[in-house]
Amino acid sequence: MPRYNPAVIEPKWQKYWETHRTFATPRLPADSKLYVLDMFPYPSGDGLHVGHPEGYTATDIVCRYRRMKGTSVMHPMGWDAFGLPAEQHAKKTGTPPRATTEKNIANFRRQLKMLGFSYDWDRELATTDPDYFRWTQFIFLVLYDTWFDPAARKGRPIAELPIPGEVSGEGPDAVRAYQDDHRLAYQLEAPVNWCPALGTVLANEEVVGGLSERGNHPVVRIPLRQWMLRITSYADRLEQDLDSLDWPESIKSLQRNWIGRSEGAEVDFFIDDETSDDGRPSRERFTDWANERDETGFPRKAGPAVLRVYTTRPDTLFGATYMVIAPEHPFVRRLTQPDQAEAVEDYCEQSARKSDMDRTDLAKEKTGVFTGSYAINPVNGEAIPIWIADYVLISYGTGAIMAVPAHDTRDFEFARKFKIPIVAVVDPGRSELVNREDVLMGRQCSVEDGTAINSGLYNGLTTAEFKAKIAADLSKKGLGRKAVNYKLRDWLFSRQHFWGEPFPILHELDKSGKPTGRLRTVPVDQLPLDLPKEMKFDAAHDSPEPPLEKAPEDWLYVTLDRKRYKRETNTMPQWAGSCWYYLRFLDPKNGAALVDPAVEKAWMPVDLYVGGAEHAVLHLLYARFWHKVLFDRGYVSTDEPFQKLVNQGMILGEMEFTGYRDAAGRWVGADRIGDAADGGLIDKTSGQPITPVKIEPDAVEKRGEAFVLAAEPSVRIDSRAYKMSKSRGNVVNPDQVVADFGADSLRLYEMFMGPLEAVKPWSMDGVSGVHGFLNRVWRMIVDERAEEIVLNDAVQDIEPEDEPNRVLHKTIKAVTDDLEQMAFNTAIARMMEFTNYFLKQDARPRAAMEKLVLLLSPFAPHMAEELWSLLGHDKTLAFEPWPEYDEAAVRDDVVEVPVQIQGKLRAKILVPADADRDALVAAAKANDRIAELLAGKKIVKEIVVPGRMVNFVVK
RNA sequence: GCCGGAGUGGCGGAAUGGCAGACGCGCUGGACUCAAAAUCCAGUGGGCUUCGGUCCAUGAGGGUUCAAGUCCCUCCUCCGGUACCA
Repeated sequence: MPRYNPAVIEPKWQKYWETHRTFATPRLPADSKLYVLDMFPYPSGDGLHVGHPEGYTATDIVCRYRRMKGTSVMHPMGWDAFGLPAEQHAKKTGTPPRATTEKNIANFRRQLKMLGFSYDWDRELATTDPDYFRWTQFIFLVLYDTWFDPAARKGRPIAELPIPGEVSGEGPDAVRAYQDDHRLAYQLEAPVNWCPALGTVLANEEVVGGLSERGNHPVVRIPLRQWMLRITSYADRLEQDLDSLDWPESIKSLQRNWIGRSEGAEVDFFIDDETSDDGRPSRERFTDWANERDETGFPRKAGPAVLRVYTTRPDTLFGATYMVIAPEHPFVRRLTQPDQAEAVEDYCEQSARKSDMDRTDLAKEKTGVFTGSYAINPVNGEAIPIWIADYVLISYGTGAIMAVPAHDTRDFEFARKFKIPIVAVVDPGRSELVNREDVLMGRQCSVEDGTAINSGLYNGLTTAEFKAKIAADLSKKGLGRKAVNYKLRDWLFSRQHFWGEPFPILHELDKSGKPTGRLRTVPVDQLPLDLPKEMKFDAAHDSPEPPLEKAPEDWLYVTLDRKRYKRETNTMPQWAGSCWYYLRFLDPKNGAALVDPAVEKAWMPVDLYVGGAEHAVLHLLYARFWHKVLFDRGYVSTDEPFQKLVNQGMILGEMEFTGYRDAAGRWVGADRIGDAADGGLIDKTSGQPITPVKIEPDAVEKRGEAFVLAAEPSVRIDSRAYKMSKSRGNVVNPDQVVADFGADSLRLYEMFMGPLEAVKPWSMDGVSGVHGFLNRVWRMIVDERAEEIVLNDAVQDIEPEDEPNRVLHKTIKAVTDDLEQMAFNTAIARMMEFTNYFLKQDARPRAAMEKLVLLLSPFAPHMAEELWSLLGHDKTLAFEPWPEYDEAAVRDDVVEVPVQIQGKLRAKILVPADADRDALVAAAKANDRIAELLAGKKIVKEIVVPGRMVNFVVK
């Protein structure tokens, strides 16, 4: 077998690593440590696609490199194995989800092992293992047992929650309710996305534009008892602590955006708690109220006499010409005057029926209805009408706003439509964005900062000054206060699925079997709480209640201390298991704790976390949230889990050319194609429907900026690579690539395609290109013509001459530097250059070949091990010291330096590498061509960068 | 709309402000072969060229600089995220 044959050497070395436990990681790091983590995959039935090994190869290279540098490396792999597909498969076929899951895991494991990753497989775990989710349940109980202390800005045990006197006076049930109100895990009637067609409830992220992400079925919102996690308590810390992380700025900004912190003020508008016939609060009572507020200050909870709003622009208070409350606002009924009752009821019912999609669809056209009531603006005592409109969301701020149409685009649209007065209170001054006259006249909306007008004593202040002053004034008078709001909502943590972690929660039942509302947690020593083994799976449910409602009675009902309980039947979302798996990897078999604190302290935080950008927000935010709670409660030693994050770019399918034809089969240029309303394509000029046609690459040529049909150059063609998908048929299967080229070629190609973070199209020709490189490395060292694997005659025990030595050391330096920066594509290019050079040499110093094999080993470990053993070594190279380069050997004796005149390249000269300014100028002037061009000119300036370039500026 | 990211040969891509296009693919020509594959050698951004060169060229336009793919301003296109968050 003299030829490079990955089909033989790859399994051979995989077996070697496995039997020698080469990559088993010690319990504690020896000296320096590195924790490198891949986002573990969901083991789908489709198996691995080529996107997975991209990140996995990158981390594997880093790990193998750092092991050779003497670092203790933690590099585990596991399975994010709960998930809806296995459950839906069960509904279709009756196969239990666990069986499907185990089968899929086995396939994924086989595929990953086939790629030669240096995971410590002893640490493998799946989120579906009872031994694992035992601790997921445990962490839920920690969340349940924690309240957030705003003063200390941290989570504390619920037992430490101070109970106000008036609550404790009401008895134990009131105390319990008060505690439940403060727990990080709490229950809520919340609308769920019920999809009748799928017979299941979907998570918000599974609903796209009002339709299910899978299958595009309609989704309706109905209320259901849910578990929520109070992630909003941690919003501030989640935002601020981003600063300390070595993450891509784009991901940080995505998270900041998602958290959506805004600063403003809460202001109370008087509405009176007694109704009047005309819907207007009484003047006297307003004055009394204001006087009272002046003494008592701003209360924590808004009473019934006021409508509390949140605004980021308290400086526009004088411009508030109406108020809006959300249709779900608790005051809707109260504020509705009898003659408006019917209209209000209709409107609220309508908007309740609207799905998210409808609300989005109608985003352009504002709707609303007048309540008939008025509120009094605290700054000027004016009564302004209160409207109901669904452009105000109940879930943000206080669910009510003061509307300032002159300075808010949404309010402006609404005011225009309903003919509400528009009063400008900010003079934008001279602005390019708006017409000042129009703004002052209320004909145009301006959200810019400026100078206050129409604002009484505040006139003339800048927006910033005004904001500061009014906040202080309102606060002094007890009418308002500074406030911070977040777009982030609490996390809806329950799912109406079978295949997820059961909650360790029991609902107490009364004698008649009805829930009393009292909860009890499953004792920690009784965890894990496994799913019922015997379950029938219906094809679909006809109601959104959780499947576990149909669990066997002996699972569902529990008697403890002579009380009867029913188990919680919701299960946890898939995110739960992935929120803390990085901790369990450190101590996967620990039966006494989720992780041994000594082990946790030694290995955490994760030093490098690599995964797809699709998890930029949810997974990474949820995991950080849990981690902070665990940190507050003393289970972990760091306040952030993932120090450095890298997102690998998506791998697209091969480049495709697409032409377009109309119904008659005539070609239509790509520049004329537009999207039709029904999702199809149309000819923008004629409106005719268009069919896309795939074009073979040889039928295409480039004309100027665009691609055209070679046979018909007037027809423009689209050229782009598409996301891999089954429906498009452009999915590349790693099994096939490995069968055709070997794992080392696949790994190498994935890294050679381009920068890790970039989105890049796949190319089979590219795989074959790096395969050719590996063949050349093989031939550089192995005698291909021999019967046995023996060294190439050119490989000799000789001292390298100057030039080969320089090539070697430059390669070591370049590859090492590139690895430090995770610039794998250029590292590979440098090894290609090395190979191209040494293939031309008849004598190849054995030492140089050995160094190259070591450099190559993180990238193509199987071939490297094979060559290493051929070069006479009897153990794995995984722990051989990483080659060092000699600074002196890297330096060139003679360098070629460009000589420019007026910044234009005119000649190149060869000079000693250490030539100084004068020597360089002299050498440049001595050049025939330069001398000729300089003749008769006056040199104004000589710019010299030693070793780099010379530039003459002449007149 | 808003927030990110990106536009460099036929393609993937490379370039601490200092020789644009490293490396690979593809293509062209040649060697080997009866032939093909594989392999090897040479060439390969475009225009003009007396083959010495020379001009143009990193999405478009402007600017800073001796020097700009790289820095600044304006704009265009594509990709990703997000969307009534007051």
